[in-house]
Amino acid sequence: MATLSDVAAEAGVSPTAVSRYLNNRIDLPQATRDRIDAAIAKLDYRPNLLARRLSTGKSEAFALVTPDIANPFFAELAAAVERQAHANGYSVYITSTGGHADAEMNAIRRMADSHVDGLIMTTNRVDDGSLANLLAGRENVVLLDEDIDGVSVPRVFVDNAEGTYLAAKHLIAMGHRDIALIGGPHRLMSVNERLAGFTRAMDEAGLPVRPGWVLLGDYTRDYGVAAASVLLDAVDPPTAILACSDYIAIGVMQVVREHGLSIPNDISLVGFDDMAFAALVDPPLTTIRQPVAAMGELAVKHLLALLEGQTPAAETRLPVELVTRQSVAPPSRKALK
Amino acid sequence: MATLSDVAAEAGVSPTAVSRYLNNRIDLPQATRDRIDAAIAKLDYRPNLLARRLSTGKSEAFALVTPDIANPFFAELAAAVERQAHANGYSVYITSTGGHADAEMNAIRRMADSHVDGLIMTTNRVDDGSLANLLAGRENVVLLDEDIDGVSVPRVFVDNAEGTYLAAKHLIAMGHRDIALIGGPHRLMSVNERLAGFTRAMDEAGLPVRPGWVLLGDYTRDYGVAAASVLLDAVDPPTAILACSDYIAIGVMQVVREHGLSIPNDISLVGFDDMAFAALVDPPLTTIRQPVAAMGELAVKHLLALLEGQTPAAETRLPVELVTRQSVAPPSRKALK
DNA sequence: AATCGCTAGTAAAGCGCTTTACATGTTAAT
DNA sequence: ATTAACATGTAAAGCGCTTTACTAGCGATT
Repeated sequence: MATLSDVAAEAGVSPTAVSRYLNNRIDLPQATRDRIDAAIAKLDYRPNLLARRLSTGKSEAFALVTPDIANPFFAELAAAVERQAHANGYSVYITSTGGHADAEMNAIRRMADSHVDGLIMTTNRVDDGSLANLLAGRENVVLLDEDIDGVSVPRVFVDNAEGTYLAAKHLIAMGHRDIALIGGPHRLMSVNERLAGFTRAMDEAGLPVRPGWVLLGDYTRDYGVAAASVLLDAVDPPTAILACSDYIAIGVMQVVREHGLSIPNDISLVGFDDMAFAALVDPPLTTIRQPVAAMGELAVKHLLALLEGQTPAAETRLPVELVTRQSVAPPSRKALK
Repeated sequence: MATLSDVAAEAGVSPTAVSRYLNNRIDLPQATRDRIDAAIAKLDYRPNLLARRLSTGKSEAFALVTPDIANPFFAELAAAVERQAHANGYSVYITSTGGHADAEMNAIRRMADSHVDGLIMTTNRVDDGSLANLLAGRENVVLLDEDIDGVSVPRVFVDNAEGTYLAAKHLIAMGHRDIALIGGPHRLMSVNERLAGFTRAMDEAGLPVRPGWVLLGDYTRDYGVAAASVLLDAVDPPTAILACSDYIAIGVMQVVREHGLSIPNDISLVGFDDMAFAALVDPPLTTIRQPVAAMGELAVKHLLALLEGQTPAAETRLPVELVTRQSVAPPSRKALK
């Protein structure tokens, strides 16, 4: 690989001149410019980014740490982040952590060691303080999708409470009174909020939130299966289930089918996320759409703002929306007693 | 950030000693080691990877360039690559290109400029030679999933022909004779091969491959819609469709439903890929499973082998398998005439 | 004639690390 | 007593770039 000095020698100037020319920090006469350009072309010179980064302390790159890139939600988030970053001349380095604490810490450290200009952090765990600690001293961090307690950096979230509120209102409007909620991990911000939105809708309708019908565990299909089994094996199952993720909803669907019941005739179901598959399952899933692309974009914008020394909003809530498909119907006469 | 010299000063030794100690290139007495360890802990020292990489010329990182990280197929591939790379102490930098030629070239160049140790390349286009050109001089490259003509690096593919062969055999065994194939972009390796496998199965069964029933376009849902419309609007539609990707299959499903027909009663359908949603759609999709995790792992292993100066197999074909679900049934009596 | 200001650059230090080659003091062998 | 070998390090160069501070030469001004 040709180096800057090679180019300089070839063009008969000093490396300084070439460097400054390439970075638009000097005005050179046309003849000199031509010689440098010719040298670059001849030697097929490309600047060594490592060296440049070491020298300038800037990398023109962001890190995105994410629990699981194979999860379409995070994959789409990643795609949005990348798109927006590229549009602004930044690369992004994606790491997935498997949602494991050590891996998250390692990823953050490793990214810091590589001296990226900023970090977009997504997690799906509730932190025991170690993450908060690690993030505490750092600049140019933004939190996306899920909170980490005690970290005071710009945060970009979705209006979780509004989502479940809309979903529950929809179920109630269809005539349901016996509504269960299946949520993610206890104490996770999004879970708290989604529970709160659900509770508010129920309260407003004068409906009770039965403790046995609030099941908190994981945003996974497996947990959907487990929770739905509990609900459907009870003597008086709910007529509707509000699943706090589409993955949970899929699990619920499976159990409902295994019980010889049908959605939406016997049980109504609302999901959360509006993942690509939500429209494809049987029946197509009514769900709450998260503005994934907007989330990713905004996170990048905040990072860019931080780099410019600005102070973006401490917390932004992006709006969600109810997407009506075919997994919700009025409760069956039998269920209405 | 503390530097190596800071640590050295704190420990009362030379930077050389610290560096060599950290890299296990020197035997120091316990007392000295303790002093260095203490200094590192006290200053919270972490080596600057940029500097290390610039100095050693090694980055302990791979690049993975991929058309679209939001596509679950590539996302899972990426996850597998990452897992395997991490297990061997390597980071991986993922870039998605949107399947656009310029973006692919830029990504490759950019990664090269960042001096990664190796590159895993996936594409979904047929190359006009520019990619091949760009890749020609480079070492430590492996091609994954799809070929690029004229690039002589280790390649890891799936047994595409075997996949469609199995799928077609399955349909034929169920009694179908009128089978159409919807494939990806003309001239893409996987498309050629999948068509070949299909043709072989049909030939072996003495069945004709009707030109009007081989539709090549894109591996997307949209193309599935377009192609299925053509097939179903014809006077004598096929009784079975072999979709060369699950995305295509989804599009087919939609069109079949819109025509008031049912899968598998009126039309049988086989997909290709076995994406996560294949089991979730209605009806669950019979499809060809690609060993995505194995593909990612093998690509990394090949890269590691290259780095060790070994010469991995020029081309590896990973086996596919037929996953039988509920989108295939014998042709209806009517269709059998 | 001396000074100023401009053009067209350059020398050298530094980013933080690795690595080669060498140095010093001590112990063991002859 | 001398030498060799070993233990315990260190000095300095180099990775490829950027950046600060400087300079040589020239024409214009006073």
